[in-house]
Amino acid sequence: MNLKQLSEILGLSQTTVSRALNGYPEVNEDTRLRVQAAATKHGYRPNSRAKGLATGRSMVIGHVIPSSSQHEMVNPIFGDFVAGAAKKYAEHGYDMMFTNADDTSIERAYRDLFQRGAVDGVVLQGPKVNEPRIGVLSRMGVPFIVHGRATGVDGPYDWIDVNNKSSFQRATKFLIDLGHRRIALINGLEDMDFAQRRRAGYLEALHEAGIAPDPCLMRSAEMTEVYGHHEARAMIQMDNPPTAILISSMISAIGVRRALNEAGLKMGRDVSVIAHDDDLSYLKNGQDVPIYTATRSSVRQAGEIAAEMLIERIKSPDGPVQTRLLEAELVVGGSTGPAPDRF
Amino acid sequence: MNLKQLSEILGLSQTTVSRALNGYPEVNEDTRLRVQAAATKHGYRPNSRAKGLATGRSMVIGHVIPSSSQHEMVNPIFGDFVAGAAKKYAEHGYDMMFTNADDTSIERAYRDLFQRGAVDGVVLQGPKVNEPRIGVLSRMGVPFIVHGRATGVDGPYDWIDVNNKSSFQRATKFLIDLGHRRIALINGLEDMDFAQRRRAGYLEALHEAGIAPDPCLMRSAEMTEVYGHHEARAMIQMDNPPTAILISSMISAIGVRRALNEAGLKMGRDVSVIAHDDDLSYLKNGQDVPIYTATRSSVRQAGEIAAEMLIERIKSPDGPVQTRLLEAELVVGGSTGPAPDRF
DNA sequence: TTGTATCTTCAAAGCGCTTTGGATGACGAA
DNA sequence: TTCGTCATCCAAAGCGCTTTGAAGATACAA
Repeated sequence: MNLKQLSEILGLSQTTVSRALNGYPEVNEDTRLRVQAAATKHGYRPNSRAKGLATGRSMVIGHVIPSSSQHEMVNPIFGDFVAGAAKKYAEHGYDMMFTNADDTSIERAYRDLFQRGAVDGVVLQGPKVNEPRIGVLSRMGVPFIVHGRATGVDGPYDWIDVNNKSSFQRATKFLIDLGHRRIALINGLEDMDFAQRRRAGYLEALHEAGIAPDPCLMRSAEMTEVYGHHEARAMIQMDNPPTAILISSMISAIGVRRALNEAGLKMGRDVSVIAHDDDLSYLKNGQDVPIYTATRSSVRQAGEIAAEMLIERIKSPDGPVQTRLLEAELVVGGSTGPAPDRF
Repeated sequence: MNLKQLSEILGLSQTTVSRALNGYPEVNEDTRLRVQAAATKHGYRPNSRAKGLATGRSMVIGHVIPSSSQHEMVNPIFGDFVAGAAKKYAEHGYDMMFTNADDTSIERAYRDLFQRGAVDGVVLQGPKVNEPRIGVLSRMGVPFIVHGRATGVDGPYDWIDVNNKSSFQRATKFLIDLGHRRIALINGLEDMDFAQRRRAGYLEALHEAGIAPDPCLMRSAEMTEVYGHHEARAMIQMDNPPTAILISSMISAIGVRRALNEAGLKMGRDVSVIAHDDDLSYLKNGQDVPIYTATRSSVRQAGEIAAEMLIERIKSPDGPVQTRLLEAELVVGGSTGPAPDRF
């Protein structure tokens, strides 16, 4: 059923039917009701490609999934972020499109998506330090929003981010106040902007307390469970092991706990642990009592906000730059305690 | 840059340029090269909406993300499945579109997606027992593939699934052979088809061994970490606790381990545990030595296969029904051992 | 009665592409 | 010379929608 058929059934022109359905004022209310009834009855859905061609808008927002050859993995926060965004997209009548691209062709994938007219705007996830994609998108004139920020990229762009630095600074200070001096950082890949910021916060807190950072206590990699386990086990076996560990992800924190358990150490007593908690729906940090002391910030909520900001940008391409800095909450759970006296 | 402009630059007709770019034979090779060079130089990308309108195909495949009001969660396997599918879509020139729909409007969302001409086919994830969407899609004539199957739905349809029954039967038998008699099942929501099948496999193995199933040992809910923890803790405290636990998800298995640790029990010695492992990239079951004894089947690979099967279906809508049953591998790790003598 | 304003509807152009059905010219065969 | 055959290329129609510009109908004022 297309517009032409529907208008023939109704004995009206396509113009009138189209206007009736799209809420234009210059159509009689009786006519409008008749048209709407017929549309519902016959299950008419305007063809979105034709509509897009005619209006110049696609009502689709694009995301690019990087499929790196080195580490073929989907970030677990991906699902929650997308779910949050999708909800808002749906509310505003947008669909969401994904394209897969390998590491070498990500820029081209964004350019493609937009220049083909497939999307009205894009979301840029996981920005790296000096992220080149931001410049590319700016120059192209695509409406876009960055989930995160990119140190070293100047020029205005819309972003939403968690205050990674302050939350890790605060978490580190929390451990220092508990008497910890040897505090480890199990961080994400350090070319990722968020990881840089978290490390900066960590270092700053150490600096304020007059503690010299120990490079042996700072690790950086893709934040899997196995990685958390591996690094924690290695650190426990050091001559001068850390009494506290800061971890950039709940997933890796699970690995850390596994390593501690294997070594017969108790979290919160022998070793204190603070994790960053993205508040993933399938991986809540405990129910009533938090398992981990954690810096918490809902990535699903970030997805919702990002979606709304992007839609706003699409509506007014020349509007003021929008930025949004979310503060993570420090949730105190059972994984932290005073530093054990072992000196 | 559109086709018209490009053809004017080249001094050719739109027809010829279009044909040159799309590999039709009736165009001189020299001309084709000239056209291709100009297209690259000017960064010409055919507008996908226009192309779609003209060809009647959208080169997009649709997925629907359910956002239930009760349990607002994204299945963690979602990300990996999608990553696998996206890779194959990209190889075949397809994009992937997501629509969000709440529980009450999922059927309408699928209908919409297709009738609007937004997609050429859809993937149906997480089928329930008697899944009504399958009938809807069949009647609409959309090419689709089901990830999973639906007991109670007859009529042919394409699907790819893991042999849930046989893998859980085998895992249960493995535990029985180790001397376990009280074996618990921490399962997914039982209106989900996969959960039904897993339970069937579990029950059959018990039956074969002449063990009467105990309803107290069978739990069912959304498979979060917290759920695993909660159920395991409750079971441990029973008068006659299980000596082994079968868990439908790695995520919940983490919660189970947490509960065991809290109770001072050692996995594999005091309580044996087998989990189903979807081989998620961020949550591998250990590195060299598996953490858990597990029934393993890569959901990313399932995504890849599903994508290829769907594309095949789109190519030949009247081709034979395709089904694919993957056998899960039983990986033996450190979480299982002989039943403790406590009788 | 005529002119003007308002309401309602319509025909047709246009969005950017593919594809049908020729047109043109070159070339060799009859 | 004339015709058929290729090899190339093109004009124009059509995909299903929105939107411009206009027209018919009605009502009201002059």
